[in-house]
Amino acid sequence: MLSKKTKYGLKALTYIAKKEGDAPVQISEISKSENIPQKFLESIMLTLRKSGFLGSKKGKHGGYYLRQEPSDILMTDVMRVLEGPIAMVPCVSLNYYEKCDDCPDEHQCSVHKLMIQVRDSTLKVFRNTSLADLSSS
Amino acid sequence: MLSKKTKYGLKALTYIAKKEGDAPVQISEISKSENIPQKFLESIMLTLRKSGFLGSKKGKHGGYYLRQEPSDILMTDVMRVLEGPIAMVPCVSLNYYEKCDDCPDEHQCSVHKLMIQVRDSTLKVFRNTSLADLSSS
DNA sequence: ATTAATCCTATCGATTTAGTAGGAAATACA
DNA sequence: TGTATTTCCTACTAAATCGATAGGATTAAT
Repeated sequence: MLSKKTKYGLKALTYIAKKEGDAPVQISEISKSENIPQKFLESIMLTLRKSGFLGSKKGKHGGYYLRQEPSDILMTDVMRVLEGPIAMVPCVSLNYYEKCDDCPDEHQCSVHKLMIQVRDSTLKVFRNTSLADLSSS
Repeated sequence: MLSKKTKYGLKALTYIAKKEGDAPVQISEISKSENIPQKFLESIMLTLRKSGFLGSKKGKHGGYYLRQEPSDILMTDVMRVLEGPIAMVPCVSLNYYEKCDDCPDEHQCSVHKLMIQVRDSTLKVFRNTSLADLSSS
């Protein structure tokens, strides 16, 4: 399941990308427009800023803005920050690899092979999709 | 994340498929061979039996056996039973569709579009993989 | 009878999820 | 200078889910 955090985060990024202005966008505006609990969104925006996707400005007329072109923001990166590893099991994760407790040899594990396929097909989608794609339409 | 339940369930099915005999396979045997807690596996086998993948025989020399040929057991079906919906959001689920609270119009939702792509690519893998594929090698 | 197996219900501790609360710090503007 | 507005930060919490475990009932073979 996709977490609400990720879903809200993606919607917020899309909202900002669609605006296409220089002026920072406020949490309150996004929250109202996208039906996202404001306080929850606040913490999500913080995550997105700390991971480099967003810049922020405090105080009156402050808010958040994109730090890269939407076409340069790939879903692989956004998903990893918001949702965590793309792989469904740590033993096939490219970025967060971990051995399974129960597997003596993962190359003989049937689940392993299946999950590599799932990982690769999902990765293909995320690598081929940028924020620009999400916000166009 | 793939749940342990699903992982163990897949391993157990693979184990039984590899045996290729008529004799039922016992939980204790699978549990030892695959390093799965026996009591936990017990409840998983029950699920797999109730959903029709496995048949069982009680008492001495009892155990579990496949009710279909491995090549007829598709990952789409196994995954749905063990892990639940394949889609990452209910609003793109083929079998468990549900509208999102926050979306006025899902056809304009950027997350929706992305998740349809992920669902389709994952589905493609699961539809193309049977238990026979998992157990060969 | 005894043993060996599945069947069934209930419970439990840990973790994760989806928030909420409350205030500090910075900024714009009158 | 003061006030309103915004992000920033830490901590907390209720509910759900996960990964089991416990204990016994039922069924079948020998």
